[in-house]
Amino acid sequence: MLLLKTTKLLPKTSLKPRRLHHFSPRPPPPPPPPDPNSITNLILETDQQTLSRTLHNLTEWTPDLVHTLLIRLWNHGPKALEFFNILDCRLTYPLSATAFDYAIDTAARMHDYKTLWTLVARMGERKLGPSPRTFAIITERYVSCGKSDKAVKVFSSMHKHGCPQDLSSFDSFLDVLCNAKRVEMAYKLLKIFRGKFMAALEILKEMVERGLSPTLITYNIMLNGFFRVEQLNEAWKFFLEMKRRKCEIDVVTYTTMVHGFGVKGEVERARKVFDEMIGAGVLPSVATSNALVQVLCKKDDLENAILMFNEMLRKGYIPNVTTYTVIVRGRCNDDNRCEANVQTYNVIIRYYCDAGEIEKGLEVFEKIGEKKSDDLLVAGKLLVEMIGRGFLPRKFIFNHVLNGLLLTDGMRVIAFSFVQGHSHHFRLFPALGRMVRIEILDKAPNFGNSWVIEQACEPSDGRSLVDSGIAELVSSFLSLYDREGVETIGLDDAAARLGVERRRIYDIVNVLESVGVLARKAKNRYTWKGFGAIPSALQTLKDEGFKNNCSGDDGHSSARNSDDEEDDRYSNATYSSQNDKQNPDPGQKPPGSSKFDNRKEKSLALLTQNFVKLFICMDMDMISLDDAAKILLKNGKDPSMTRSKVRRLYDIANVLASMKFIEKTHHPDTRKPAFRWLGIKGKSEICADPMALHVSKKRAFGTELTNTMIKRSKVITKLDGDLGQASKAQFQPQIKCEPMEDEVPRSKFQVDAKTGVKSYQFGPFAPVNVSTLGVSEDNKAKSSHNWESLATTYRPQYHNQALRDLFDHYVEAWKSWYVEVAEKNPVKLIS
DNA sequence: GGATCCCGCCATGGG
DNA sequence: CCCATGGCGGGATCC
Repeated sequence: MLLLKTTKLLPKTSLKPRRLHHFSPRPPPPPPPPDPNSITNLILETDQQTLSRTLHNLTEWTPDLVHTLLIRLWNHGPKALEFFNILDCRLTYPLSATAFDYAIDTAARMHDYKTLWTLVARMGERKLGPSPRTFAIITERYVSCGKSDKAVKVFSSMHKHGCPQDLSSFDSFLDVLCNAKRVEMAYKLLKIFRGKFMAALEILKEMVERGLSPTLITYNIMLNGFFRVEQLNEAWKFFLEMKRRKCEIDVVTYTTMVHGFGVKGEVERARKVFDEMIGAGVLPSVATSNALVQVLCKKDDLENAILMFNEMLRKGYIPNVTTYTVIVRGRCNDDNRCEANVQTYNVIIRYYCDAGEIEKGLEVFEKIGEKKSDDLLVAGKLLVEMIGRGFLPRKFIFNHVLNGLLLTDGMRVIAFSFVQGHSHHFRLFPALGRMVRIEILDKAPNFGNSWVIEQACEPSDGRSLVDSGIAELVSSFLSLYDREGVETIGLDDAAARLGVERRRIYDIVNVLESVGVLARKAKNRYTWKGFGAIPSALQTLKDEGFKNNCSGDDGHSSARNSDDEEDDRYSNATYSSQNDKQNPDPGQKPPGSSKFDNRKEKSLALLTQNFVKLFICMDMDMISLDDAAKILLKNGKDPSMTRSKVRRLYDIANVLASMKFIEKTHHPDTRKPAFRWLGIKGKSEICADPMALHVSKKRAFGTELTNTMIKRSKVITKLDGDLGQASKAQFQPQIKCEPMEDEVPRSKFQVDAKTGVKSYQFGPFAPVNVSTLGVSEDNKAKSSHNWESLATTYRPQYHNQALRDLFDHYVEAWKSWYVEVAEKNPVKLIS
């Protein structure tokens, strides 16, 4: 089963299945090679149960190996915890304190605090801690998600967990507090923070009084704190005090000063400190350069900032995310009304992503007003990576970006293959004609029932992925609107979404309306009543039919024999009068109906109702459209009239058929095509149970049957053409419709929006060591292929040489970063 | 050749 | 008058 699944997910050429095969728990169990890479992949691709068993067969666990694996699973929080738990619970291997720290951090990043504290407790049971380091991690995580209060509490209660509050733990905590990244909301948070900082100062004082002597680190953090609370003079005094006390002032101190004064506009003092630093023979760090660049940007001196940046590069400093952020920020004076080249934003977005803050990157993306397709490409790639790493974005972002992708020529194929490659996150609805409906299966609180529906047709050349027809359209239409939250339907909207002309929509809504699914509200507006409204609508039709039959009848108690009158039996006065124009019938025409006489009616709707009545009022089980037309036209003598009616009936029948009201068969005797009434039995049962409705409704209309399956294969075939290797098998597992709540721990898909604790954090430049731990070559080449080409394709047009260089640099960084990610997490895209 | 139904012109009438 | 609506049939396409 494992093999089967994997095979489906991966293109034929992949080596994965073979490797997994190697690991499969069959007798005799082969000795597992201690290759972190393979194990990582194994963990990522194996379901929990199987994994548990498989890991049992691996014996040679070392702390190093475990740590390596945990680091590699850094961006796969749920999997990392799963892995950790298996090791912790099922194996006798004793996990290290560091491993626990990793796990705790992972839980924290997923905001799964319950797990977090469980882990802390377990750590205590095993006499492994928690250590100050553990608490540094926890407090930082709390702070970084805005729960500073909680962080302070946690820090204060350290000793209760058996962890002494020593100076270095205080340093860590202080650092955490000072680094709460809320620059944008600085002012608002300033007061709160000032209180915290002061509280921290108090704690420090106490600690000093208790005989602990602060180190330079503490001083630096404090200094930073003064700047954070905008007490520049205090900072300056503090700095002087440090010098007076003969502190070995280091690069961090200087940088803090340069930065602190610089960003507050005190460029002169910043420069002074910088000069002093050079004079003292202290070598500037990247951070120092960043500070300077930022200061220059602040002065609207972008050119110099860029020069400074280049200077940095020349001197061998490696820019980090801050550098880019600073430069990019420098290009916009106003964060909200930023007119920077959108591509510039890509830099910052990219870097957020590298730092593990993909969600944040996408947020930045959101801020950009107009998005062109190029930018969507970037966003789409982010999205792909993000989900590939196991984090689902919030609904809004997801819909926004994926919709955009599907509407963008170049990205459609990528978006599709992506969705296919991550079928466990989505459900692709079959038989949607030009439409593809994609539902996010997971229902974690943050993204709710996300779903996406978009056009899959090619707007440019007009060629759609699928033959469109009324039946397809209806499927699409129903998919589009048969869901929670749909109240009204705009005709233009429907037409646009379905990619068809307005005229087609009228046909659909008219039929749907006559069976109660829709109700016309105003011009251009229909109200979605839902399938639940069908039974009563049909009942009404039935009553109506019988009533007319019995009371209005001139004596024919049996409907069957009066072919030439059926029409009126099953229609209202309006319809009669219309027909009267064609088939004058003095006996039936009420004179008072003249106000309708010349009015066109929704004959399609009426025809639908009458057609339905044929089934529900009479015991007509099966009827050919020809016959139906004749019946409904009374004495269908006029052949041209009949022809026209038959045409309409085809339209209607198609709609009803795609709703499973009727199905097309052949008459048992004549072998002529005919339609059989399927009725609403199944549907009304479903509707009887309101709970079942939710789940089953979609099943009823989305997952059955053959007719649509055939059509669906057309989609796939077309996609195959586009995607090259898209496998039909990949579509299969998605047909099942399973509610996910119970299977998926909510934390599993929580978005990780925060950076790592400093000690773990690695940006694009850092993890070279990680990336060199090999992976199969073809895998690497394969998965990076797409991205490299994209990176080169979407090179922005910078007019400024410096920026161009910057971008080139960025592209390089990105490439190497991508290769690394690809190794850790082979993307199952089709290239 | 008959079944099917896509397509869109254009009449109509509501607003 | 505008334009939303939808009747209607030519004729392409499928079988």
